Amino acid sequence: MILINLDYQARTPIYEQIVSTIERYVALGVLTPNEQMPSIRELAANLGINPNTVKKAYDILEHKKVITTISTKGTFVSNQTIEVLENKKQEELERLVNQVELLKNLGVTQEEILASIKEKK
Amino acid sequence: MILINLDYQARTPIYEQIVSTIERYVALGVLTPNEQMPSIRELAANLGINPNTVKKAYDILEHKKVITTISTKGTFVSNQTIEVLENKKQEELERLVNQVELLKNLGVTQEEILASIKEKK
DNA sequence: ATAATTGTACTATCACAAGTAATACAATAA
DNA sequence: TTATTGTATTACTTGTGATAGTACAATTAT
Repeated sequence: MILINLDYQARTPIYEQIVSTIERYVALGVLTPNEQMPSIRELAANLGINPNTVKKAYDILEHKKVITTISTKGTFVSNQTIEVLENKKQEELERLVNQVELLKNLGVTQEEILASIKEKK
Repeated sequence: MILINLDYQARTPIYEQIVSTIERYVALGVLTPNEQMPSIRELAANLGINPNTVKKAYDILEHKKVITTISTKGTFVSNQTIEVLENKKQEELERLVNQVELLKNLGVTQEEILASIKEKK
């Protein structure tokens, strides 16, 4: 069973938390290509949330080509997991660069930034 | 007059956008210690929003010791701007480290991470 | 003194998004 | 036949952000 930790206090809606968690699992290979996903109802019951919320997450994941849906059969992990990983990496790297930019605007030098990354290993 | 750009499409509420903008200005020294802030009503009118929204932002800023309020006199920039800057830096550095952690979990090496920071200068 | 400005406080209201609830349908598999 | 799948729709609840309006007391400027 897929392990998804939901944070109900967070600002990000839980359907987005589901999306990014599954996206990460697919990118990491925890979920393998063509593997069957839990059904909407099953995952919903498992998370203790409404099926509509899972449905919403699955719709987004399908649009992102992370999963593929075959009606009345089920939902499956895409077979383009390499692209998914690549997209995810780029997306997160961009966030990193933005954060670096923000820090520089605060007067933090590149040296300090690099240092804080290296020390926290 | 303080320049604050509001993004109404963003997920972050505008009172928070005001908070972080002013926090940044104080940290950067654009707003200097003990300087008088625009009044709640003035800033609200200037931004085309409701005074209550500005009030909410000011309340948070006061709680963070970024500004100080003297009733019937006005609102003033704190005289502890050094601490404000330091807090802000630490806060944002922590975010950076978290993002780095996330990237490593995606299989991005430290070398790739450092490279993407250095090239984007 | 008078008028304007300040922060403060409250209540009521609106708008929107997230999430829930409850069904129902058609297709497929066991 | 029965259970399970995704799909679809409608209605409702809830929380939060934001607005609107009003009022008060203290201070400052005229």
